[in-house]
Amino acid sequence: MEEDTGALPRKEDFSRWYNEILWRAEIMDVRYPVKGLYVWYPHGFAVRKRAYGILQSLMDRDHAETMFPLLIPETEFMKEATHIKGFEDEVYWVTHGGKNELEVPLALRPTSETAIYPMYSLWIRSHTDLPLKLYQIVSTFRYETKHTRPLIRLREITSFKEAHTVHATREEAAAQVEVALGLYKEFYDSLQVPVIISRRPDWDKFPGADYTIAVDTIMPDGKTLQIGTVHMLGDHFSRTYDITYEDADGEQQYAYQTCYGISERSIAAIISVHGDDKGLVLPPAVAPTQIVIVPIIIGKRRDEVLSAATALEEELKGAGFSVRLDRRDIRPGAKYYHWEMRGVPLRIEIGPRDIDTNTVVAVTRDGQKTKLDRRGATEGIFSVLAEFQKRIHGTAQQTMADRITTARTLEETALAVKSGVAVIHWCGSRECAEKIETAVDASILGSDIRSDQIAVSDGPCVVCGGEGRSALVARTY
RNA sequence: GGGGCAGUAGGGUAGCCUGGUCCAUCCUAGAGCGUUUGGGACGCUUUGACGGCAGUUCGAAUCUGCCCUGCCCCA
Repeated sequence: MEEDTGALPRKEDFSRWYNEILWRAEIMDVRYPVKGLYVWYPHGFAVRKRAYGILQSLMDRDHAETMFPLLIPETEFMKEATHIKGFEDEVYWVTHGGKNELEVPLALRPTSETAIYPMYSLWIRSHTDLPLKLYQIVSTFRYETKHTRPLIRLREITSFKEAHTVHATREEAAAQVEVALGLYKEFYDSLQVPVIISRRPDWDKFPGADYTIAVDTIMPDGKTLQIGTVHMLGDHFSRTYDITYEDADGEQQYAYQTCYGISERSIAAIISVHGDDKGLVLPPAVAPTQIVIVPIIIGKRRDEVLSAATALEEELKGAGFSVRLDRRDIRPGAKYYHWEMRGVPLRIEIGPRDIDTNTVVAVTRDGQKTKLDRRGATEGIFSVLAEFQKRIHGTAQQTMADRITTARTLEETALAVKSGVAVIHWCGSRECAEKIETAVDASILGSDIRSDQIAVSDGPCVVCGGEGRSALVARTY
């Protein structure tokens, strides 16, 4: 189950690096015998658990958690025409119960609108029932025909956090879209994952939405990864599913809705954005082990070193850190490699020399070595970890900035998307978008860009020369 | 959607064309014992596989068909 030794492929060879790090760092096992379904190793799941703990605490501020069924009757699923069209080719159907064919086939949810909204129709009677803000974390299923990839393109999305809100007015719903984007920004900030927010082109929005605003990050190979979406549903679904409320004047009104989601792609982003040639680099907030203590055991002073290490372990646990003392009977170097692969943010070495000088050696995952006074070790570690967190944030920001290029022509765009994201001026028309996409072999990601790394401006469309605004072009996952 | 390559023990490979002494082999893998220990220690012993189903055959890792899974390239 573990493979500690031998070099990881270089991160520049991202595809191979990604495939290998997943199992070497014990995130996912891809050997499950069904295409597109993968197994979480306990270590990977522990990372997921911490990341989703953060996400849940953000959601719990102003949403209630819930759980709807996995199976959706065909009769409900088929009600919203646009929505069905977007998903019909990728729905798994349950058609039999034992040997009997079901009268009404049941869909495995590809997303839960059609499961949740019929119930919303029953629950919502009056304006006093609004706003309603619920979320759930569930598995969803999509029969992907393209190449599946662990954590990125799955047939079972095992960690879909989806929120569904209902509001009295369009304005309120639109405001909720902004609140959701704020939460997602905060979530990725806490993971030190830089993101770009933009509005998807009309033809690329969620099936059944008025508009979709997406959160993307840039992967090491320059392709973008969509790691969150927020949809303004308007009253499309409320008209279909009859979600109405009685307003203060006693009139029946259709409600306005939003939905927004984040999946385990967020974990793929953590791995890909921070990882290096030695393995994972985990932000302290999601690291299952934040500190590993490696005792440097020399024959005669074995017991002395171990008891000093144990005392430190207890002290750090008491301070709230997740700590592991590695007592295995192997050489220290082997332990360093082991924990570096798994992304442990801080390693503490304690040996006879440290005991004699009353110090410990602290080494962060990005290689900064600090000698700490043993007495103030806990405070020292707090600040060393805080600095580490700042550094990986800065590095990630810088890496992303380096992959964003402003392009004025199609030629410049084509060049820019080879290594990252191009920022162009685009008039917004579908015709020009298609010309751009064909010419540069990439997609229009979105417009109405929000990013502290991109200055938005007006300018002539790169195709037609007409009035345009900043838009993103990229190769996407 | 189209095309290509591949699947042999935990990992990496050979064998396949030309069916049979094949008890295959290597490892930074697992188990055990001993000596070691400030950046991947060493010795000895040992464990363990031919992706699945069918077919051809006296005999299949090897030939045939179908399926499953993975990776890469193109739309």
